[in-house]
Amino acid sequence: MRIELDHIHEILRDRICLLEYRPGAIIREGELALEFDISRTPIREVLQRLENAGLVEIRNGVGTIVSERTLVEIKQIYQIRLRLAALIGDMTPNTCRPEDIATFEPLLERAHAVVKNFDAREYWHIDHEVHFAIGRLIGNAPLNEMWDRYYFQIASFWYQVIEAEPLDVSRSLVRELEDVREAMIRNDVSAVGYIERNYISYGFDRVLAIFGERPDRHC
Amino acid sequence: MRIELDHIHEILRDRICLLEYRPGAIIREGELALEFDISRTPIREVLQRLENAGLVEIRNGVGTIVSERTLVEIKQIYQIRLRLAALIGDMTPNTCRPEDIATFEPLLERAHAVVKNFDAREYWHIDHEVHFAIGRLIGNAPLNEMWDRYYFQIASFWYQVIEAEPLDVSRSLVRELEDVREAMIRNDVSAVGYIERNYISYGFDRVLAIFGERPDRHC
DNA sequence: ACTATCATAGCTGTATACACCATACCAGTA
DNA sequence: TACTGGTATGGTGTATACAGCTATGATAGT
Repeated sequence: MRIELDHIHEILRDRICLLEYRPGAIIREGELALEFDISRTPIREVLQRLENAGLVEIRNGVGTIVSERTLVEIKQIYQIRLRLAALIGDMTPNTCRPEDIATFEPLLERAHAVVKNFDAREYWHIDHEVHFAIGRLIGNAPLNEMWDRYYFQIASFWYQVIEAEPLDVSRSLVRELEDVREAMIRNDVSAVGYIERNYISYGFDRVLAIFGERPDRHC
Repeated sequence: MRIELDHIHEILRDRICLLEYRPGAIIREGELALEFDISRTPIREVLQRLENAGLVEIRNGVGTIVSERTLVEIKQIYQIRLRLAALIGDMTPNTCRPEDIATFEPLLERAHAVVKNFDAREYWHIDHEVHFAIGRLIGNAPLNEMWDRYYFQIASFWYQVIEAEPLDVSRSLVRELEDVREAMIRNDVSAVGYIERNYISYGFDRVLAIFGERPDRHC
């Protein structure tokens, strides 16, 4: 069964996010070519895209290595994400259409289910969809690109936090969904941006608490 | 004579910036392979990188097409660049080392020469070096990436302005260099960021005056 | 005269063989 | 024993043949 390149890209990206490929792990082109029943050439194209996205590093004669990030780099990405979120409302936002808002109902139900019965993978998929739903509100194309880029760069790191504190994190997701939905109903995209800013800040604190020294005030 | 891929990437990028490849023009892999005495495979890798950078679009069965941007897209990029510039000082800036400052002296001389004897290509190279010199002050890696990305996405558009109003633009470059140098001597990276913001704003106005409707107040 | 269809040329996309590079292991030596 | 150098192995990088896609122009039908 042949699948197209974009799909393979998504699959590998999610594997990195979900820590199926751990930072430092080596991915071999040949193995992937075998797995997806395709030659190495298109596999290489996908891996190069992942490299441009900052998720892996291709090393001649060695293989494709999943990026490892220092705490300093993680901090820098968080700091940028905080700023980007605050810009969402300013940069010619799209209006919140009813179908945009409607996507939140099922997500909220699923998030509640995750609180009761924690499932990291399910949490993850909900988080993805929230991310993309908010991306649809961003009318400024470059801002949207960056919003995506740094979300995925930080994803695998955040996933470790999920596993460490599942209950807190999933409760927080429910609140985030409720807050965002409410703001969207009022068609207040700026509010959505600031809500996101605050939840990113929350995530930043969590990361620092687990991996960093002291959770001093950032930004 | 073989040259490495990064170099080919730079060459093609500059050709796009300098309008040697005009927006909408078609680049053929085979021709480039012939020109650089290399097979199509590595050429394809370079073109894919340019596509990820948003400078070209690869279309199956047709070729690689230099991106054409609408005025709306150009505006969006300028709006983002304005915001990014303002962030330079906030995001853990590097200190201005003497050798950083020293790079400005020869640039200033060259800029003065361009005012007297206009040369679009020379203007362009100076602008490049100023851009990278400022990038070296940005301590935040993601911010630096975006700083680069959107500089190049807008470059070919800006080049048209250079050709339209060479004297004004090159005088402005001299002032920009003087202002930035002064701020760097004071080790005030925030000031450098805001100076850049203002010159980007100046460029934005120029673009709107030539291509847009009315130069209304942005941001 | 105009339209729709099809053949064709020329491009990109893919498969594959081979060259090159990095690493680990092992033998030889001080 | 510690260290150096050669070599085997297994990976990525490149060249190339071929498959598949797209735009174009010729041609036949209306």
